[in-house]
Amino acid sequence: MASTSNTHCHGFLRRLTQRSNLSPVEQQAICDLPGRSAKIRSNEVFVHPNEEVDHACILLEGFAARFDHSAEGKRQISAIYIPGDMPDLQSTVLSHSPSGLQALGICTVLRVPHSALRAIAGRYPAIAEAFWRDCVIDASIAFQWLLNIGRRTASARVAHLICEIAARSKAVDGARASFDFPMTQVQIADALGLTAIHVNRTLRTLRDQGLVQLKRNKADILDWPALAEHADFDPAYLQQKIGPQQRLTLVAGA
Amino acid sequence: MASTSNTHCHGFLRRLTQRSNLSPVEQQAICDLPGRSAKIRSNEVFVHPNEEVDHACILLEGFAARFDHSAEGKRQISAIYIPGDMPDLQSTVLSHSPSGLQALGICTVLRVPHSALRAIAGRYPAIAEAFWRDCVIDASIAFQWLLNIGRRTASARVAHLICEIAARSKAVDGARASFDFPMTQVQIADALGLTAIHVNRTLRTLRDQGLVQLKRNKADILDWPALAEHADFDPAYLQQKIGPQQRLTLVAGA
DNA sequence: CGCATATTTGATAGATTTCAATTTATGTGG
DNA sequence: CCACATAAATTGAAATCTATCAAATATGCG
Repeated sequence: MASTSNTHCHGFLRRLTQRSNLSPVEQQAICDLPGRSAKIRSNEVFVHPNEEVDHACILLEGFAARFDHSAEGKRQISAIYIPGDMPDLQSTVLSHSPSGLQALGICTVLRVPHSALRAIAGRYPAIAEAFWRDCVIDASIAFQWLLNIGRRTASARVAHLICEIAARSKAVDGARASFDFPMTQVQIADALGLTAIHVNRTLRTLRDQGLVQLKRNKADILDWPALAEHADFDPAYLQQKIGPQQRLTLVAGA
Repeated sequence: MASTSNTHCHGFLRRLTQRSNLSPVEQQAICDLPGRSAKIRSNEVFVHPNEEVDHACILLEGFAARFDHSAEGKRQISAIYIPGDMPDLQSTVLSHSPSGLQALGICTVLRVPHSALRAIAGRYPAIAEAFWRDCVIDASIAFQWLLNIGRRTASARVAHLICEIAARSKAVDGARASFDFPMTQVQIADALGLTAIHVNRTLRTLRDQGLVQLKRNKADILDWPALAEHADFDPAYLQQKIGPQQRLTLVAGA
């Protein structure tokens, strides 16, 4: 269960190094992270709300979602995770999370013990900082979702969600884009505070407008500039660029 | 500008030690944090959206809010901060935040240089961890807000916001509670994805139901159990209890 | 006292939900 | 490869909540 990780951690390492500068040694430490992989069925809950966990998950394949339930049983999805993400990295410092995690389609995760994460975070301050920063970016996305759900129309909300996943998937290249998007309309509705019926109608409108088309677990963006404009989408909050010189360590000169 | 901090940091230290176990030395390091205090006028923006900052703020007095704007100029408040909070602690690892910060009433903040925060985080892993954890709890609150805005009625949303501030202010003691709540109806609306008019009508209903009453920058909770029930409020996400033995350090045995 | 801000009220329009039903995909076993 | 079962997508009509527009009243502050 040790060194298959070189393959497994690749996506996660890429996510980290997108925003944090890590030395080769530190990168190796990430790759050497132990863990057991598991296949999750569609819609299966793999971290229950309020469950206490001793490990965190790296998402290797498929999409997952953070979710909560209201007393009336209504579901709200509060984050979408794509391969390479670590949906519950935050459990490393807060093992008791009110939200749960579930698979959106079929997905596979690598369960990494907290002890291992804490060990490398303690040994390499730059890794601790990278983990911290990653959690902060997750929060930043949540704040943008609040703007999306609180203040935008249904149509803009749907468009914005698609834009975000496109950008995070690095799928945009020119005016068109096509990428994995294995969310059902019910799941999209739960992510956007809408009903599935309304999402359905909204999606048809977006298609009729020549902006975007969803089919069979794929999204086809037909006109990226127009869609981004319609969605009021500004990718800055995703923090996907990092200046090469801004290697930051907790101890300024160490 | 150095050691007035013993007083200034008191609230912040209390917030940290509520969720993280810090040794006396570490606590002293927090109290020794340098900083300049500043008075902020009502509604003044003290951290602009997308501004790059070299310091973070401890909120000493008054309420502040994190906010964003949509392209149409609509405002969404995505977090409320009360005295003792550090609204932009996350800027220590991500100096470029898409959200802005503004005062809700008059407030005073202590601006602490990132360099000082990074220095003590580097020197004391337990402090780095406490900072990380604090950011994670902020995110946890944001996730609950998504549930609130996405899936609850206007009335439950308003009630939930009031419950949250009551709990964070440690104001609840029995069935009744009274505490500072310097938010206007416009601000409440912006925090909940509603219009001020609707908030006004909702507040009147809540008052008529004998649940809660807002007046002159104060909130009076008339029937806490009923209000919490109506709001579907469960304080678990605020993580305000910590077991005495769960002192966690990044390096397991260090 | 008077201005600026905040709250309150009324009437109307509109977006979204709810309820009910149908059609279309998708996957699995025979 | 087809039939079946299940999940997902689609459509329609009516109900409801919330927003919008417009105006009046309170409240706080200098």
